Amino acid sequence: MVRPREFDRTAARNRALALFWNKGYQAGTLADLLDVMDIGRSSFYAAFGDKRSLFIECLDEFAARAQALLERARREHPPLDALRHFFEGSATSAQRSRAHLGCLLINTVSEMAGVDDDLVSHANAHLLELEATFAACLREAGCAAPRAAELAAMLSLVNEGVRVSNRRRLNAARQLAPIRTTFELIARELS
Amino acid sequence: MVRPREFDRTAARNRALALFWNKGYQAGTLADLLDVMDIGRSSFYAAFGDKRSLFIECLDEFAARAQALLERARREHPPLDALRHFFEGSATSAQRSRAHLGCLLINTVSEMAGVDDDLVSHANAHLLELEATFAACLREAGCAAPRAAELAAMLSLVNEGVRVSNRRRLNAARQLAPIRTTFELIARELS
DNA sequence: GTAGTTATGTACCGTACGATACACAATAAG
DNA sequence: CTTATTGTGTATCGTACGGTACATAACTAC
Repeated sequence: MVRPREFDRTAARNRALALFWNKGYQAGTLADLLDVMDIGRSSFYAAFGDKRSLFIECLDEFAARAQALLERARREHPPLDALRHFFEGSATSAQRSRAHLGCLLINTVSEMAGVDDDLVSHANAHLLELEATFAACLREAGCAAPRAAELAAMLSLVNEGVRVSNRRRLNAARQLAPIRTTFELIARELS
Repeated sequence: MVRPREFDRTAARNRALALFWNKGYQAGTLADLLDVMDIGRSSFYAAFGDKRSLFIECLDEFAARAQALLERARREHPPLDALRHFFEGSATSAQRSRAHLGCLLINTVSEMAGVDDDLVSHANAHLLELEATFAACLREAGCAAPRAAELAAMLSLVNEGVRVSNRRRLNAARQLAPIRTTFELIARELS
């Protein structure tokens, strides 16, 4: 097996993810990708197939990261606090890094609906998985299954709003306030 | 003054608006535009300058329509009901027409952030104007000014969530439920 | 060393983009 | 009818896109 000097595939993909997260699918051109990934065209096509396949990989990676963040919070906090931390984290980390990237999945829905609906339903599927985890947390917090589904849908909507507000560069307070009030409501209902 | 057969400028612009609303700025190519507007290239550039200028016109028109819808609701209903009708209308009309377009301003924020920030801040300004009208409604409903601003920000966030859910083709109930609960909360606070 | 294999660098391809140039058609004035 | 004026149709431009072909470089096995 011959192995000339290789690049780190996942590191390159992660840098591609950062680019797509910032500029979206269409505006993240191949030249941009090769630049941030610091690889040549041949390596790119050999390793990732094409731009669209790489983008799907990035969607999957993004979703996996979000799920991992939430799972980690679940291990460290009681279920409802875990959810709140997850939501607040999306607002505060964005503020801290001064990046205003929103959520790649939500950005993709907004950008690609009506253009590439397969990409949209792919992103949508990940959003639904995340919502299922929200519901699982709520059930673990003592919420009956049907109500947990309703509240999880509500949380998804708040998430969408927060992420768009984030991309609008609105200040952190505006993002945090609705998160807090939503969780106050849920906590009151469950007590 | 010589006037060869002319096309209806605003009608053409409105058809362009429909295209941008569906496919976004980048994917709405000039060929698409000329097709739906049913005009030639020369007429296009003579009447609208270029694609970007036309898009800004469409943003302005979209914002004007939204404001007009809200103002009309204000004339026909007490202030809080007017707001609720405006929000519910954005969900139900989208459902009725089977179009899943979301909100052009919000779509633009998601699509163009990191690509054309001037376009984003233009869209953002219109969203803030709309929010200011929300606040005006709330004050008219008896809300103190500072609290009205807070609640208007909350409504903006719900609006963002609803519009994204709409573009995700989620069912109407999911869009309507959070609207109702939000307005129940506001109504309870004001009573 | 040499041969063989595999990843990389780069020239190139066809296409589609937004925009312009310019000839033509349609009207009004004389 | 002629001329002037102005909007429209179309050929064309330069550029940038995503993707491919192919030569080159790096390494192992021998």
